[in-house]
Amino acid sequence: MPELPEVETIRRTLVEHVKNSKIEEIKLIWPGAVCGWEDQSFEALVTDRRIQTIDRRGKYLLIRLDEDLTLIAHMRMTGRLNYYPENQEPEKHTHVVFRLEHGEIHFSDVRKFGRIQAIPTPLCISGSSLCKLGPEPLETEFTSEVLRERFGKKKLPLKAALLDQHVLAGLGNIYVDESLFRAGISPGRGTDTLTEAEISKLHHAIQDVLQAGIDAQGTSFRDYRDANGEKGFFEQELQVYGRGGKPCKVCEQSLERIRLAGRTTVYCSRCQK
DNA sequence: ACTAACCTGTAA
DNA sequence: TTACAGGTTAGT
Repeated sequence: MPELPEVETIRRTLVEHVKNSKIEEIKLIWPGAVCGWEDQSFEALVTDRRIQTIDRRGKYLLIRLDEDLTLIAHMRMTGRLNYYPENQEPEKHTHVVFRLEHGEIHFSDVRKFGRIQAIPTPLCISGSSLCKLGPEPLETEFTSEVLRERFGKKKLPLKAALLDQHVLAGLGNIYVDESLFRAGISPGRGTDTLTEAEISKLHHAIQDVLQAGIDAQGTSFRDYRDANGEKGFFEQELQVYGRGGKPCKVCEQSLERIRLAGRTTVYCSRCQK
């Protein structure tokens, strides 16, 4: 489900409820959803620690606990983190319940792809999946030059390169297609074929569309909900994702729907060159 | 660089 | 019944 704008929205809606709250109890309904550190169980590591704050890196949520422990959470396709102010009966696909001083966090995931890992905070930088991630697209250090640098000497279709989290962190199938449409560039173009002007346009489009996604609290095309169970409303602003065969909102030509880098890809062959 | 695998649900 | 789904990884 969630790409950068959705994860950022979950972060914002969750942190306001749980900041400075102590985790009093963990209920592991499906233990496969979590992993601990070395020989310590997840419950032992996490119980009785206070949530300091929640950060985000790409599509990862970083729940910062006392004494330098971080919970690295990834929702994959259908994961959710829900906050409830009162005790709540777990739903069918809830795998972990964090009982707090006030309220509960429920981690649920229909497809069981999502994971929460407990790891000492210093190891997040060197010893976790985070360490190989590309730059954060909304930070000021991410410039057009950095994007060109990240493409490097690779000769990949843009679609594949932009989906690669090592190139740039946070884009997924929705926001790659939307970025390329807004930049007017075809998803099959090779990373080595772009002019400086096109890279600049793409860089701008990526930042623009991600910010717009956050402003709209994400895209609830199917399952996505924030920590309060609310939908985002960016779906109405989607130009191409999920609109294969429908008319382009700019030129009215029927949108192409192809398979590229193993993913369904929608674009306008007239607006995108 | 592509495919299968991980899972379940929904729609065609 | 089959295809497909917002992601990532480990295999060819």
